[in-house]
Amino acid sequence: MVAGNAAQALAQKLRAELERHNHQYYVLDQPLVSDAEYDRLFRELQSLESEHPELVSADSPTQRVGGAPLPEFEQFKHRSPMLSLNNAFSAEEVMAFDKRVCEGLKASDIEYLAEPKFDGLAISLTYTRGEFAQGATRGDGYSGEDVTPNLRTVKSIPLRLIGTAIPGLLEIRGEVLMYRRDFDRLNERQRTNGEKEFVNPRNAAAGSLRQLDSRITARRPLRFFAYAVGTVDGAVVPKTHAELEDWLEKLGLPVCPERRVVTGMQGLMQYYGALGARRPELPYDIDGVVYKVNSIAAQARLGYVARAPRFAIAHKFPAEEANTEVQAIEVQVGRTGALTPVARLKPVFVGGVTVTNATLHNLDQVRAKDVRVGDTVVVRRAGDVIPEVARVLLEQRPSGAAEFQMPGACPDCGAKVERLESEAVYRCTGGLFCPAQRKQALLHFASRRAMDIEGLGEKLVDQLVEAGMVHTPSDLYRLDIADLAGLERMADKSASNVVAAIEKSKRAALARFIFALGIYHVGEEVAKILARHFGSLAKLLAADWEALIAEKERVQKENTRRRHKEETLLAPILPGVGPEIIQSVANFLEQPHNREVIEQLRTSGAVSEDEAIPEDRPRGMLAGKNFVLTGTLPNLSREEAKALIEAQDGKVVGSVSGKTDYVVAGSEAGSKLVKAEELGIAVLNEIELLQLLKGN
DNA sequence: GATCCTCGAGTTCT
DNA sequence: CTCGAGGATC
Repeated sequence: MVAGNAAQALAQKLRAELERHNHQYYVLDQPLVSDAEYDRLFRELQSLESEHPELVSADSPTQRVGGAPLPEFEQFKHRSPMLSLNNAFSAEEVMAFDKRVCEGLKASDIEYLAEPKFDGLAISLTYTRGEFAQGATRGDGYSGEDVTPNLRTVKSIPLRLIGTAIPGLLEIRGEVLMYRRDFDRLNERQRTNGEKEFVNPRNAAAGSLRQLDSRITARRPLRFFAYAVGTVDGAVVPKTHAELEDWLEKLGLPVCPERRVVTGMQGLMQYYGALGARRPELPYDIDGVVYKVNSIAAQARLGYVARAPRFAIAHKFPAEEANTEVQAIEVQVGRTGALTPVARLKPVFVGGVTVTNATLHNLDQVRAKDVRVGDTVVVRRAGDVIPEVARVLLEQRPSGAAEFQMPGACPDCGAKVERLESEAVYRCTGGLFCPAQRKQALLHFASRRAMDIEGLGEKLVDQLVEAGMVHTPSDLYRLDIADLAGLERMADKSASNVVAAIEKSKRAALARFIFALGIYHVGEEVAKILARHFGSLAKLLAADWEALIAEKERVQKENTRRRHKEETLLAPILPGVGPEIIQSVANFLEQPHNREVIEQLRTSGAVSEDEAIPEDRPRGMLAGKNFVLTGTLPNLSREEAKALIEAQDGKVVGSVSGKTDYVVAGSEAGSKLVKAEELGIAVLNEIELLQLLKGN
């Protein structure tokens, strides 16, 4: 056994040496010693530490193996927000960005730092007096999850900064990612161990970083690149972003070697082209390049718009495309009988996932793109998620490939297929005799926003309809445990759960019930308007629709007249519900079959008979305000946020327009945030929304 | 009649 | 999320 003092000195020496090799290997990519030699040093330190447990320190390389699992992650509030970047998808958008920068700085030929936009996870690392103290995910930009134990296992993250002039507090921003070759090896290992493979390096990195057991993370080959600084205390900050990154490198942090200082629009485009061409040779995935105004002082002058800096932009590469074969074009039947052609594709890996289906929307679309069975097509997964067939490679079309024909009869029930003059879609006329429509109608009836019957999913509905046990929604309320227990994957436990869920759905609010009926043109919103207007199912069933249309028109005309004279307007009747919708509701209720189903549902107690009509309660403070939600909020679900806003009489709508008052943005917000910024609409995060709801 | 705004419906994959 | 169509407004 080595004596105390000598042991300490030796441990320190070994640690310094191991960290130096880590740095050489993971940061500089220039190993000085063989793997075997590294292992020997590592084991020597390990045995020394086990003999002298008092020598173990948090920054020892042996501590990178991970510790016991956490119950859950703690929230980590960022000292300064981790903003996202605006995206540019074309040279024009980059040009517009460069122009704005030039105007903002009253200068031309701006110097930029250009670097790859990694396809990984943004994180923040805090070093206090040079020692790695805390690491967190980006989250919504304001607070993320504290994943310190996991990040401690990432070998390219130094546990201690090197060099002189180490700041007292340094918060670094960067990206955790996985090299493609490491990803391949990891998947190979997963395969041999019979474990689930990851779809792409990004998902593998994300999954690894969010492990509650850091010992698992330690076995995952994660890497890190630093590219920005959040907060610094006690050090002189460089004058340019390029120097800042050089400085980070000197502190021992891995910084991307592809970074370059370029000048003006021409420099940006040159870099974009050059890096795009080298994309396949890079060891990691990138989805574009990032341009930042190089001068830090100029960055500060340009400042921020809403959630994104004005001095930087991400220039995305075009959506990844891949070629594959159309094996079949099938036709799906929707709830309303709409026939949707879907291309069944030979599985192809594009944009990070395997695509096997792509909707072709309707016959016009199929004809416009001229997609035929046997064709080789280009599949694209654009900025969003849903794959599409971009175009057909006509030169590869096999001879004799026939043009797609919409079937004359429904593939599910054989009823005639029709197309209304005014519509693009073809529909099955089988109505509820068509099993496909019946299944969809039942699923809609049970769906969360309608009657909210948990456990009544596709599998179960399929079986119930095929077995002839359920024809209409009213049949659901006659099911008992014994009926269900005979079905596949339905033991007593699940059966009683479903029966309980059906029971629980009873006495639903009128609006939900109306929506659940699945009347054409009557969605959630219209159902609410109808429920509010009639107040009870009895009154809805007794409505005189012709009189209603006449009355509605009268009020509308009267209001046009009054508007000209600037007199006070009459309350409009059923605003947002016009003749088409009224006609559709009237048609539905006219059918004896539908009335019968409604009567049965009523008898089963599915719908609340006398709804408490909300009296003229004081209007909430958000009355008249329009909200749009986008992205994922850290704590609230979309539904919760919507409910909170509506409780104050605010309105949540789907798309951003000039009438929108607030856009509430979470992480991974999409085009709606971009549009909000274009229109100069106030953007809130979750915290700001909650404050607004509290009345600030 | 034109234009803007909303709502409804359909869709993919993990 | 996107498209298409209905409804409101000028």
